[in-house]
Amino acid sequence: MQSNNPYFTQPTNPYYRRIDLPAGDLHVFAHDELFHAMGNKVLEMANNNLQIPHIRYMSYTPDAHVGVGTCIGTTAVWGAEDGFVSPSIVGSDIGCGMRVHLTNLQASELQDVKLRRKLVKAIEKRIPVENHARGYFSDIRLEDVLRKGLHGLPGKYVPDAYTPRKATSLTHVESSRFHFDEEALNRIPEPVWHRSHRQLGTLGGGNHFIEIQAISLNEENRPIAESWGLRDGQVAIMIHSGSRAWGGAVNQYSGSEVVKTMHRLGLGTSDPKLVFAPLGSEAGQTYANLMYSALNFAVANRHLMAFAVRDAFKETFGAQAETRTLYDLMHNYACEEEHDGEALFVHRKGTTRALPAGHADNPEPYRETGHPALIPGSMGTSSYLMVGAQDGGRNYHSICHGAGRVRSRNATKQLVTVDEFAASMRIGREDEIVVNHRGLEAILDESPQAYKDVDRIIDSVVNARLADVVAKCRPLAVVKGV
DNA sequence: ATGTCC
Repeated sequence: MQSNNPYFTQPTNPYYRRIDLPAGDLHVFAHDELFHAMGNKVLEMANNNLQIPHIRYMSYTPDAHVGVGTCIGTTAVWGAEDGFVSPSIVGSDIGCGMRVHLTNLQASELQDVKLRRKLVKAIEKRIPVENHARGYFSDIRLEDVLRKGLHGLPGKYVPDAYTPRKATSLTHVESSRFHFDEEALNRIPEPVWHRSHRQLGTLGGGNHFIEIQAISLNEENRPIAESWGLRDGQVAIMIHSGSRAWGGAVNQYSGSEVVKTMHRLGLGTSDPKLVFAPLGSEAGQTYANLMYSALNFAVANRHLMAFAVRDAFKETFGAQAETRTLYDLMHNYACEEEHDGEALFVHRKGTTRALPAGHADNPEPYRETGHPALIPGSMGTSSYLMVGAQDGGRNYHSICHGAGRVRSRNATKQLVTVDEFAASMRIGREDEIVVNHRGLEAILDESPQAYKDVDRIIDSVVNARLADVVAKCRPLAVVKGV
């Protein structure tokens, strides 16, 4: 196949290529066809990102697509000593990520469409999805959440046997707590504190969702699945959300200082939307500190929503309904990690860390198998539970974060009809994927036609030997915001 | 993504 990009070379492996861009090397983990579908703009963006000083590594996952300043699907690595931090690479929704809970229900128990509707209503009663709506967790101190993450929540929101055993990992639910210089919190003005406090326990819009799913195991990895507590036909809960208004304010109130620092140091690229500062500079430190507060917010917020969904399950299916935590991990963040004994500063923008079996950074309950890597599909299509492969170290243990958009929100609204969307959700059939919105036009820009085929993305991740499929999760019902 | 133009 002929390519129109000037850096095209025939790869020896159809699932990986190294591209020798003027500013440095870009590593692409995607099947040829997916790579060619990305277009040249993603290469221009990579070339800009590679101009940030001291960058050691940059790659794209197969779901990579154009974002602001940096593509979604980017892994970018610096040394911790002479590194840079880039708000543009972390992205606008700091701490955005996934959470999965396992229930003791089987999908056959949700066969009645009326029961799925009842469950969706019970979730909506506890998690407002409208824009500007306030959450139901006013007894929580925002400052505690920002400073301590999950550890800042009152004990009643962390029920016994709700989270896995104690473990040490930044992204593990139980120990999720990002330490930072709390002085930086004073940068955020009072109205944002007020708004963010009200937003605790709210979902947000765009691609955020709460989905009820049915699990099917990949036979090859059945032992891993079973050790994680997965069963065929088991009902799971998947939550996708981020740091809401707080993360946006972090970007807003630390961004101008980052830009000033760039100017002072004479740094920049042809893209004014690509901003960065030395990790050791005052602006870099301020941004990093505030970014960590947003990570704390995002993890605690997903936890609170999971707590609310747990209540909804108990109301719908009785007190014996269980919803234990499988895992929670982010796909928009930057933090220090050790790779091959060296301290590095790793950015992931729309990429998911997937550690393999035996890796020391796995939380203890997942040390032997590798931790679950949670990959959402598009609405109406399956999501995946993955586990990192040993070869994943080639990409700093980063894999995709989902299907990846294939057309813009506006283009989707032009192209896709409500009827086509309804058909893909099987609306009106006994096996319909129940959606909380009665009028699908409100979320038409999130229809599956807006996204790449997640199965092909997963195929690339598996064949690039970054991760393996442990289970596939078929949607039964979905709650979307606006 | 975002109180998406208080």
